[in-house]
Amino acid sequence: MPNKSAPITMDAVYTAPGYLFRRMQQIAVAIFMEECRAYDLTPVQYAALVAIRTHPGIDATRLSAVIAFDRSTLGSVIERLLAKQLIERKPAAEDKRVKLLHLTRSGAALLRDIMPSVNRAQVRMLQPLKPADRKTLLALLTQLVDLNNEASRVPLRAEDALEHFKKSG
Amino acid sequence: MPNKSAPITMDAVYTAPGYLFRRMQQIAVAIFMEECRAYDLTPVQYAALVAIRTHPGIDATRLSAVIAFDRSTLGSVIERLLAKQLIERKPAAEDKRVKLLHLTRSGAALLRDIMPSVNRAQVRMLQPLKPADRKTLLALLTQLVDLNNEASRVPLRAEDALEHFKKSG
DNA sequence: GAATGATTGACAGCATACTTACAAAGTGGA
DNA sequence: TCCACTTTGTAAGTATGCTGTCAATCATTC
Repeated sequence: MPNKSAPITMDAVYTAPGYLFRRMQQIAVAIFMEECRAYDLTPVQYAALVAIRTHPGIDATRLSAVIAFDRSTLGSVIERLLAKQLIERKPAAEDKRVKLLHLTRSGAALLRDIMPSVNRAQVRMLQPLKPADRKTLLALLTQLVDLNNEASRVPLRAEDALEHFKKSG
Repeated sequence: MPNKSAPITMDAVYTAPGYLFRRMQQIAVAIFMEECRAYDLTPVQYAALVAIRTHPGIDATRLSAVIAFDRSTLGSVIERLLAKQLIERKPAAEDKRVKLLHLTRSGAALLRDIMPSVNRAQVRMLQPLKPADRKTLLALLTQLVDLNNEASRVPLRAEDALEHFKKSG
């Protein structure tokens, strides 16, 4: 006989890819924050620091493209990194609009120190899966993110797209 | 010779599971919003509506457990759904603290109407993958989210955990 | 070299997503 | 019954993540 008290289930939500992606992101952030608590750094702030270390003297707009991060939001992220004195911002000589970003000494040190915690967090996220499954999941996700790049509002423009930014082209 | 101008790459970010999860969530939301633009409904609001339809008369705290959604955040989500007159909130007779949630007629209608768009969005998210790979990814993600449930700040407490909420226990 | 259009950073506004704190209301035990 | 504890909703505060708009600046084109 039909169960009248619960004719509809939550399956439409629980089995939807979108729900699983949101949930996984939620879990990933929680694990990152737990492992990196001592450093008071968020996942996004970490990504920004790595990008600035990789591209010293990058400006905010290009930085947003390198970490696929909205330009508006990035403003406040940069402000927080400035307030914590992990980066510094200097006006560019050639273009009065842009402000160039560099790691401070303490920013570079923090980035070095936090790496073990970050790595632990990344390992923990996939820990419950069998090693072979971890590889499979990462491969499929990498592929999917890449193929869906243009679908996002802030497509990733990796290093290739920054050639004109490099003076030593 | 070593490339002194870019000694460090972004690989530490791009290949990290956490980055891929964030990116995929970003893409999933963008696709959802694009497909559902006509209905002015966010992914979270959609999930909340489905949960309220599945559990008529649920309260905010239990709702947050059913969709693994932070209790504080849920407050503002409910307010927006109330403002759009998609749900209504009535004080419970037995417990003066709780407020029971129900879909309005227009909320139920919206939920019916939006389903095709939601389904299109879910399909689009995985579209770039081969059909077999879609199944594999979904299976692994489901498994991982389930096994990592307790790692998140707001673990999912699905229907099973709501037995005491049902009067017809 | 002046008009035009694009780029850059800043800001306002909306919507998650989390933390802590708190008051009101309920529950159980001494 | 009174007290401790919990539960519920709410609020304040921080941090993404997006939409717009805007002024200043630069690059281009005529």
